[in-house]
Amino acid sequence: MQKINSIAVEVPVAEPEDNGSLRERKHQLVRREIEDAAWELFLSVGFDKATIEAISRNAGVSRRTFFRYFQSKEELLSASVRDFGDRIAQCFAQKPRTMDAFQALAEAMLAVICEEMKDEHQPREMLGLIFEDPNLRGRFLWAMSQWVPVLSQELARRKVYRGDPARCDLAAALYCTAFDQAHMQWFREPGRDLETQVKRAFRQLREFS
Amino acid sequence: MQKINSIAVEVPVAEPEDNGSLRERKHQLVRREIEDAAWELFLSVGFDKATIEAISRNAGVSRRTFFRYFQSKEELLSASVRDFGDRIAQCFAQKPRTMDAFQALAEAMLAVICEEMKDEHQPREMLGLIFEDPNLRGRFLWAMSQWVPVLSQELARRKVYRGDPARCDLAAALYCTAFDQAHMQWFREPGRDLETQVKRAFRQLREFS
DNA sequence: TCACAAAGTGGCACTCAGTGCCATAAACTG
DNA sequence: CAGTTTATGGCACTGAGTGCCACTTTGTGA
Repeated sequence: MQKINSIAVEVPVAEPEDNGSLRERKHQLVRREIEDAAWELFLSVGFDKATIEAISRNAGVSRRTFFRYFQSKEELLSASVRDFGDRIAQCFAQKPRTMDAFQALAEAMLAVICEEMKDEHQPREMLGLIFEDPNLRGRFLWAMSQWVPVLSQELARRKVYRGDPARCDLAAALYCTAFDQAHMQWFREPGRDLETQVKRAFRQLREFS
Repeated sequence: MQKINSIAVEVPVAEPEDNGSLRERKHQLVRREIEDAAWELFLSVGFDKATIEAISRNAGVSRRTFFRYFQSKEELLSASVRDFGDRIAQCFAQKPRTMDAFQALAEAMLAVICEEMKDEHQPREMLGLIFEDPNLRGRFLWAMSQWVPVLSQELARRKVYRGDPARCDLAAALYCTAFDQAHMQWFREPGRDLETQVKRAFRQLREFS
């Protein structure tokens, strides 16, 4: 028989992230361990066949512990996308205020892409995984849609459209869409590199209509 | 012990849809029955608490049969969104070829919205449900992203950008984004009506940059 | 009209996702 | 070092999703 004594939902998204205590470092370590184990399995056997059981085993933790770090396999994905968006936002905010705001946004997105490309796992394979599965693609789009408010805020801070929040939201969303479409083009055509595709998309956005 | 004799995955998306046979009519009837039962439950108890068990019972079919019509609860949602996109595409294709292509696209989207607003279930409540849950929102965004190729094709057919498919894809995606953003604004601000918001978003898109 | 084929339905069993609960282990505090 | 706090693992349970099979309904041809 199952007893329910609390209504509050488990929200592992709330990261400690405060100080650099042993506990905190361990937490980050385990989290990274799980992430790595997961992506390794995703890329080798596919998303669906990578059971949480197997991911946990590979990461050296119990199945139960997995869920203390991530709500689901999908959340693993959106966590990566969220990080990506955070980096873009940070880079954007650091651009000089004298620069054209859209130029700054575009450069921020490009900078983080280029950084990512030379750095980590096989980005193209990860992207392929995402584009295939509706669930994953949906999570990806959702996570990217979460960038909108924060990017919009920075646009407003730079007095774009006199700080009209709704219009800044739209502009931020349009840039995200161009960004995403460029990724799609790049995935479909392995020829040109991602940077070129993104630049083209941004140019076409600015020349729109 | 479970035995697997076939590799092919179950794909209930493949609708018969051919003739008006008894079988076919019955199929559509049951499908609609399930859809209605599902939305009724979604709106009353929420998406998560509406178990497939309960939906099936309300629709008068077995749990197993539910999965012969829909892959999941989420798919129920994307089916609605897909229908919506189909209607937009159809309406778009019927606009005179002499008309400005983007004008035609905008009018098609507006027409289908207006049709929907006066017609069916509580669209605003449904939208609210979708905007709350990341899973649902993701499915929604995915389903909407599926509009892009078909709308892009119609743009290309109308010789927009000399039929450059990549650029037409981007343009279609931008219109979808404006469409979505307008819905979000509308959901956040119950004041103005949806049509106004969508028109505003389209105007701002065309005046972009 | 009737027998046979084709397709739909329900029930059962099974795997996997996700979560509450509790006992235990590890890290922090004074 | 003792006591508190937090992380972990294990267990049990609900719900999603699917293969399989028996049974029913619909379609078809003689």
